[in-house]
Formats: sequence, C-alpha cells, structure tokens
Amino acid sequence: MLRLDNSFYNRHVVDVAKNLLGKTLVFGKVKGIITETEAYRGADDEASHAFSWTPRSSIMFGPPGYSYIYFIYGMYHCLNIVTEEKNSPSAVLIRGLKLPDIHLNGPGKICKYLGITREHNGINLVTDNNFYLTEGIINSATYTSTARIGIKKAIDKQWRFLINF
DNA sequence: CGCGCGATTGTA
DNA sequence: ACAATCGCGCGT
Repeated sequence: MLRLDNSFYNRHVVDVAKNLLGKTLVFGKVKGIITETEAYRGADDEASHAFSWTPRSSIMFGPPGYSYIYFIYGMYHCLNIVTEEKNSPSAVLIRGLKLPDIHLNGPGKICKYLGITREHNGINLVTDNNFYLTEGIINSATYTSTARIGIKKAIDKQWRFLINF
C-alpha cells in the first residue's frame, strides 16, 4: 500500500485531519483504519499544547510527518501526527482506530493497545520502517465534524472529525 | 522549587 | 459524577 509522504502532512492541519480518515496506520505488525481525528493548531488555537512553546510541545514546531506522543492524566498516552511546515505548530490527534477484531475509540485506548509510549515520540513516519501511515481501502471518506473532546478552551472550533460508514 | 491540573477512561 | 495517577508547566 502506498505510504503517505511529506506532501500529505505538509498542509493545513484541518485538511490533514479530515484526509486521515480511512487511512491505514501501521505500527509493527498491527494495521488499523483511522476512524476519528482532531486538529490542534498552535497559531490560533488556545486548546493546543503548542499555543505557546514548551519542551513537551516542541515537536509540534518542527517539520511535518513526525509522531507527537504525550503522557496525560498520569496513565495514558495520546498519539498525534505533526503537520504543516516547520514553525507552523500543529498536529492531528488520532482518536479512533478500526482493527480487524476491535474498534478502539479513544486516544488512550489506542496507545495502550498498540503499546505506544513516549519512547515513540519524534519518529519520522515518512521514513520509519516500523511506524507509518499508508493509503487506505477508503480513499474519499465523508465525515461528520463536532467540537473537540475533553478541552475547555476554543470549544467553538469544530475540529473533531468522524468517518461516515 | 512546589503544586494544581490535564487533548482520558472505567466504574458508581 | 468521580477516582486513579503523575509529569508538565505556570507561578513564586
């Protein structure tokens, strides 16, 4: 299956979040279809970790196509994909993944099931042999958009996207 | 340095 | 509705 390259990730984070629906996530021997995403954009989004620069959010300020993994609530990890050009901090949170046997809904569950931790932060998904994304079975997915989950700021932005089956 | 809290989830 | 659980980051 064709791997998503730098030109796919180097676009506005909201477009990437929509277009990631239906794409395939490959992590080791596990493959899953992305069913739910959220966009976070440092420049104009108070809810984003990259609204201001911190050591944790620094990866979001880098070039696109890298993993951003953070630890939250003392027990969960969340997987994000960095988008847009360098110094345009943004990332897509992966909230839903359909595996052959299970549908994982929730970013914490996805990382727990796949075994993704902060050790996987900052991986180049365009070149890594173990961790990357490819085109999916579904190439033109229609979607529903809602407000993002679990945040208190910027709740007016409809930047959560769910695939329509 | 200390301390409150979070892009969550399972349980009541 | 709330506890679990701890590293980050803001404020001092």
